[in-house]
Amino acid sequence: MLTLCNPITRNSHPFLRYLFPHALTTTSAATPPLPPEAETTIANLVLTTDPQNLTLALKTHPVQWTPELVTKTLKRLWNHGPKSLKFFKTLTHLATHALSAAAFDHAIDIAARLRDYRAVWVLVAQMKARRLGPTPKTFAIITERYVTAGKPDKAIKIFLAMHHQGCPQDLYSFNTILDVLCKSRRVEKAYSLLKVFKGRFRADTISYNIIANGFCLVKRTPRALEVLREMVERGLDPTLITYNILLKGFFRSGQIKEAWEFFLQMKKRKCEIDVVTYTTVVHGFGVAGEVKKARKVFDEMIGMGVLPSVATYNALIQVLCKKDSVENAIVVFEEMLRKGYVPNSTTYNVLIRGLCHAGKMDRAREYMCRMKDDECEPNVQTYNLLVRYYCDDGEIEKGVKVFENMGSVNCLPNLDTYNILISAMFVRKKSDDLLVAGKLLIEMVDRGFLPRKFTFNRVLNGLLLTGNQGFAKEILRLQSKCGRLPRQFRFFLSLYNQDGIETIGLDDAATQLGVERRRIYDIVNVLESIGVLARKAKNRYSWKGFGEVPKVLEELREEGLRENGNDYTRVSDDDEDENNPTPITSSQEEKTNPSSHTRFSMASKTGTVLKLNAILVDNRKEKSLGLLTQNFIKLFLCTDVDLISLEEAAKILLGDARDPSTMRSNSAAKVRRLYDIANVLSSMNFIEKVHHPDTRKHACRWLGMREKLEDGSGNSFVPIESKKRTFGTEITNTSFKRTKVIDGNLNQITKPQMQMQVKREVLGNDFDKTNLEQDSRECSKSYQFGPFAPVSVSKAIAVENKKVKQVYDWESLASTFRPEYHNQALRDLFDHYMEAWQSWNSEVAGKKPIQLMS
DNA sequence: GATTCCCGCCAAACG
DNA sequence: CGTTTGGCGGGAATC
Repeated sequence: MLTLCNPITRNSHPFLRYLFPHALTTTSAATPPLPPEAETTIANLVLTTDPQNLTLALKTHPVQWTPELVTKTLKRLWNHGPKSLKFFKTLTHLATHALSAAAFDHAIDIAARLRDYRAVWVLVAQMKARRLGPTPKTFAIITERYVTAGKPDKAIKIFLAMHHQGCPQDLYSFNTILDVLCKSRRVEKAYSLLKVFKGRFRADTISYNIIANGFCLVKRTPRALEVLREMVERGLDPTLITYNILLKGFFRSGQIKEAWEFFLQMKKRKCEIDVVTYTTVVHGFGVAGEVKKARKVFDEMIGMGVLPSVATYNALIQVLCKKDSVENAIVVFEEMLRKGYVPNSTTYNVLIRGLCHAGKMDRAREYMCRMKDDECEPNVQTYNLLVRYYCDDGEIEKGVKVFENMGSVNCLPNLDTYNILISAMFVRKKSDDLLVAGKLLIEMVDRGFLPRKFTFNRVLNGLLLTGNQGFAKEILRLQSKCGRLPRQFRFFLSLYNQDGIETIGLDDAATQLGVERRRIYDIVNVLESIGVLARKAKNRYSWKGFGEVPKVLEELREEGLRENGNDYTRVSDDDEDENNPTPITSSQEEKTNPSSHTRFSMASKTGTVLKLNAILVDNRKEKSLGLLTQNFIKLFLCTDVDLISLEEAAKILLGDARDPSTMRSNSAAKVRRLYDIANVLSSMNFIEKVHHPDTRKHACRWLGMREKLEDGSGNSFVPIESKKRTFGTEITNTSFKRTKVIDGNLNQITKPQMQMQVKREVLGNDFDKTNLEQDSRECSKSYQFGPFAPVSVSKAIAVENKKVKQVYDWESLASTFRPEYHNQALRDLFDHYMEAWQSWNSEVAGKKPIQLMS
C-alpha cells in the first residue's frame, strides 16, 4: 500500500538528465518528477549487484558521473555501509573526476562508522593524494567517530596531529573537537582541553559556549555558570547564544523556576530575544507539563514581533501530543498550514508519533501519505514509528509489512528499524518469529550495523529454546565475527562449540587461536570450574556444553550457604568430599570435573571458604583460578547482592581473612585474577560487566541460572527483579547519539562566525535534520532498555544442548519476562524516553551545536 | 593516578 | 628428566 503513494516508474528512464544535475535540482525545481532520480537508479544497482561484479555493472551503466550524483548516491546508501563503501571504492577507479571532498568525507564517515579505521586512513591518504583534503571537516568527522566509538583520547590525539596531514588546527577545529567531546558527555575532558589550549588557539566565546553547553547537557547548570563566569573574566562577552544555552540548560535539568526567572531577566535586560529563545521556552514548559504556559509564551512571541519558526511549531505540536491531546496538536498543525508554513518531516513525524501513541494508526498513515504529497518524503524515522507501534499493538505482520515496503520506496532501514523488529519477534512465542529475528540479525550485520551484545543474546537465547540449535550456532559464529565476544574466547567457542568435536587438545587450541599456551589454561580452568569443560587427561579436555552448569551451580550454592551459615562449625562433616579427597576415578561417575571439584571440597572442608581462605596458604591448588572462580560465583549465588565490584570481591575472597599476617599480596594483586575470571564468565553471559552507578568502576552483575534457585529459596528468586538492571555499558556506547548529518551540521560546526546567517536556516532544515537523527538515536536508546534480557539469556544457554526441556522452558521464560516487557514496562519507559527525546529536541530547538558556532 | 588487561617468567606438578 | 600446568606480578593500555 505504501507503494501506491509512490511512482513506480523509477527504473524506466534512468540517465537522461544528469548532465547538469546542479541546474536541475536547484533551478528547475518545477520540473515534474518524472524520471527517477539518478541516484536512485544507481543506488538500486549497487544494492542489487553482487559486489564482485560491481565494477563491471557500473562501467556498463551509462552514467555521467558528477560530484553531486556521487554524494547523493552515497547518501542513499547510507544505511548500507559495506555496499556504499564498496561503491565508493569502485568509483575511485572508475570516475575519478567525480569524487569531491564531500564524497570522501562521506566515505570516510561510513568507514569510521563501520569501525574500519584502516579504511578510514587509506581514504584520507587518497584524499590527500588528490589534493582534496583532508579538510577540517574531515577531521571533525573522524574525531567524532572515534569519540562515539569510545576513544576520546584517540580523537584528541588525532586532532593534535592533524597538521601532519596538511590540515593545520585553528580555532574552528579546536572548537569542533570540544564540541564533539561535549556531545558525548565528556565535558570534563573537553574542559581540560580548553584549559590547556585556550591560549594557543585563542579560545573565544564559542569555545566557552560549547563547554557551558556541555555541562548543560549533563544537567550540571551550576558548572555551566562557573564556566561562563570564567569566560567573562577573560574578557569574552556572552552572546544571545550563550543565554539560550543556559536557558535550555535550566529546563533540561528540571529547574523550571530558574529557567523562567532567567527568561524574564533576558527580557528585562533587553537582549534581543529570538525565535530560539522562545522555542526553547515553549518546549521547556511543555516538557515540564506546563502546556498552558507553553502556549502562552507561544502566543506572546508573536506580540513581541518574533515570528515562530517551523521549529517552534514543531516544539509546540510535539508537546501537545505528549502532554495534551493529539487533537489539539492537529489543530495547531492546521493553523500552521493556514499561515503558510511548510511543515517538514519532523513536524510530520511528531504528529504521526502522537497519533500512533493514541492508537490511531490509520490516521497516522493518512498523514504519512500526506507528507508525500507535500514533497516531504517519509524517512526512516517515519517508518520506524509505524513499525514500532504496529508491533506494540501486536500486529506484527503489519509491522513487518511496513518494513518490507521500505525497500520499495528506497528507504533503507537503519539500526533502529532492526532493533525494533527484532524485539518484536519475541512477543509471540512462535519459533518462526525467532527464525525471522535471526535472519534480521544476519541482515543487519551484513549491512554494517553492529547489534548490541544484548540483541545477540536474546536471539541466541530464543533460538536455543525453540530447538534451533543449528541456527543458533550460526548466530554465535556471527557474533564472534562481529567482535561481540572477547577475543580469545570467541575463537574458542567457535572452534569447539560445534558438533563432532568431543575433546580439545590444548595445543591445537593454542595454535589455532594464535595465542600462547599459557592463555588457554586460564580459560580452561574457569570453564572447568563451572562444568563447561572437563579435563580428560593431560592436554585433553572435553567440551561438556552448558548442560551441566545448573547442577554445578546448585552445588556451589549449597556449599556456599552451608559454609556461610555455620562458619567454623562444620569443619569436618563434609562426608562425601572428605572421604575421598582424591576421588576414585572409576567410581566417580559424575565426571563434572573431578579435579576442580576436589579442590573445592578441600577448601570447603576447611571451613568458610569465603572467610578462611587465608588458612590455606600453603597449598598451591587452593589458590587456583578454578577455585577462585567458584568462590566468586558463590558470592552471587549465596547472597542477595547481585552487583559487586571486583575490588570488593577480591577483598572478600582473598584479603580480609582476619589474619593480617597471612594477608598475602594484597588484593590489588589478586584482583587481576578476578578480572580474568570475570572476563571469561562474562563472555559466557554468566555475568555482565556494568559500570557501578556511583563509582564509575566496573562491577559485575550475576545473570546466569537464576531460575535454578527458584525451588530452593523462593525468597531470593524474584523474576521481575532484573528490572532494576542498569544500562549496560554497551547501551550507552552504541546508542550514543550521533547528531551529525553529514553535511548539514558540520558546516555549521566549521563555520562559526556569522551568527545571524546560520540562525535562520537552522530553524528550517538543519534543525530538523539534527532533530530527527537524534530522535532516532533516542528511539534506539529507549529500546535498549528492553528489560529482562540478561536473565533469560543465560537460562537459555544453560539449557542449550539438553533438548529435553526446550518447550517447557520456553514457556516459563515467556511468562517470566515477556508480558511486562510489552505493556506496562514500555509505558513506564515511555515517559522517560519522551523526556530524553524532548531534551534532545530542545537542545536543537535552542540549536546548540549550530548556535555555538554561529 | 587508578583501573583494567595482557603477557610471560619460572616454579610446581605431573608422568 | 622433560613436559605440562598455572601462580604471580610487571607493566602497557586505558580510563
